[in-house]
Amino acid sequence: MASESGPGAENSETRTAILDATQQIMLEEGYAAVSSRRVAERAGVNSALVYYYFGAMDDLFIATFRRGADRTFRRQAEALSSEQPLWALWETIHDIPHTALTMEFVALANHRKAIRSEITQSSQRFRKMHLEAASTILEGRHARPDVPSPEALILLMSSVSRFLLMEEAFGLSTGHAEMIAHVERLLREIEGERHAGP
Amino acid sequence: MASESGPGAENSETRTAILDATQQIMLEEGYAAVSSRRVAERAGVNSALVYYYFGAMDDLFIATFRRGADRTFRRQAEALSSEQPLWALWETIHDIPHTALTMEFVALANHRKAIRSEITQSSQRFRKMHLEAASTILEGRHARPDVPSPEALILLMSSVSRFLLMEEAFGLSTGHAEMIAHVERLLREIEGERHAGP
DNA sequence: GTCTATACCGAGATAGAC
DNA sequence: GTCTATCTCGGTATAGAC
Repeated sequence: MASESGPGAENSETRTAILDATQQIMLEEGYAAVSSRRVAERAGVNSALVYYYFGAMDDLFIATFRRGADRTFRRQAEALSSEQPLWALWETIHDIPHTALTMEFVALANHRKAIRSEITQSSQRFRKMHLEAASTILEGRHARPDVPSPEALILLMSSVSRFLLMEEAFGLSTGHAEMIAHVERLLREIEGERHAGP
Repeated sequence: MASESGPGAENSETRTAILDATQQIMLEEGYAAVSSRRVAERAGVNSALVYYYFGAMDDLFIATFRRGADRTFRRQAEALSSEQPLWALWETIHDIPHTALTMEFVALANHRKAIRSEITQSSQRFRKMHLEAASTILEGRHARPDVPSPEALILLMSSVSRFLLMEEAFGLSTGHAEMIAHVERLLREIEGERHAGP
C-alpha cells in the first residue's frame, strides 16, 4: 500500500503528529493549505520528515483519509447494532467535522486520481453496510406507500445530512428545521419515538 | 463591485475569454489548477491581462461565479413559470456542469472569505425563489401526511440532486434509481404525470 | 530518525515598453 | 489594451550530515 511507505513503524508518534496536523489544516483552511512545510510546522517536526514517512503528498492525503474513514466506519457499525439503528445512524451521520473533512477530500479528488479511487471504494463500503442494515429493518414493511425503499431511505438520510451540514457551514438554515422534521417523521414511523441520546 | 474592476468595458472579448477559460479549468481540473498563467494560456492571452481585467485572482473567481449563477437563476426562473414547475425545476437542478462548478466554488470558499459570502448570498436568492414557488404550488395541500412541506420538498430536491450528481462523478450509482423514483413519486402526486421534456 | 541545505518550479503580482 | 521582464514567495522533493 502506498500509504504504508516509509519505515516499518506504523505507530510512530511523529507519524501520528503529521496525520493530526494534516487533518487539522484541512478542516481549518481547506486542502489547498496543506503543504509539507505547513504540515511539518503544525506537527512540530521538520518538513523532510513528511516525505520520509509518507513518500509523496498524495500518500499523506490517502493515509489521512483512511484513518478518518476507518474511525467513522467503526462508529457507524456500532450505531447500526444499537436498539434503534436508523435513529443512531442518523445521529452519527450528522457528525460535523467528519462531513467537513469528507467534503475536502471530495474536492481534492477532482484532480488527484489516487484520492478519487480511494473515496469511491470507501463510499461503496459504507453504502453496503447501510443498505444491509436498512433492508433488514424494513423487511416486509415496504408495502406502505409513505415508507420508502431501503435504498431511498439511506440515500435520503445521506443526502439531506450532508447538504444541510454544508449549508450550515455557510450560515444558511432556511427550511432546515422542516427538512429535519420530515426525515425524523419517517424515522418515527419505522422505529418509533427516539429513546435515548447517543 | 470588485468584479467590475479593470476597464469600463464589461463586454470585452478578452474578458469573456478569460472567464470561459477559468470556468473550463475549474470543471476539468478543479479550482486549485486555476492560476493566472494557466488561465491566460487557455484563453490565448497574456497572463498580465488577467490582472488588468480582474485585479486579483479572488475577483476573477467571483466574476466567474456570478456569471454562472446568473445564468442558472434565469433558467430556473423560467422553469418555475412553466406548466409543471416542480418537474421542470427538478430537471433543471440536475444540470451536471453547473453542479460540478458549484461544488468547486464551495470547496474554494473554505479558505477565501470573499467567495464564501458571495455563495451565501446567491444561495439565499435561489432558496427564496424556490420556496415562493413551492409554497404557491402546495397551497392548501399540506394536509396530506405523505406530501412534505414546501421547505422539505425544496430541500429534498436540492439535497438529493446534488448528492447523486456528486456520487455519479465518482462512478457510484448504488440505490440512485430507487432514490430518484421516490422523489418522482412525490412529484407525480403533486403535479401529476410529467408531460413533455425540457 | 531527524535535521540542514539546496535544486527547481510555478504561483501572484507589478513596472514599464509598445 | 497587450506585451516582456522581473520580483518575491512558497511549493515539492532530494542529498547528505548527524
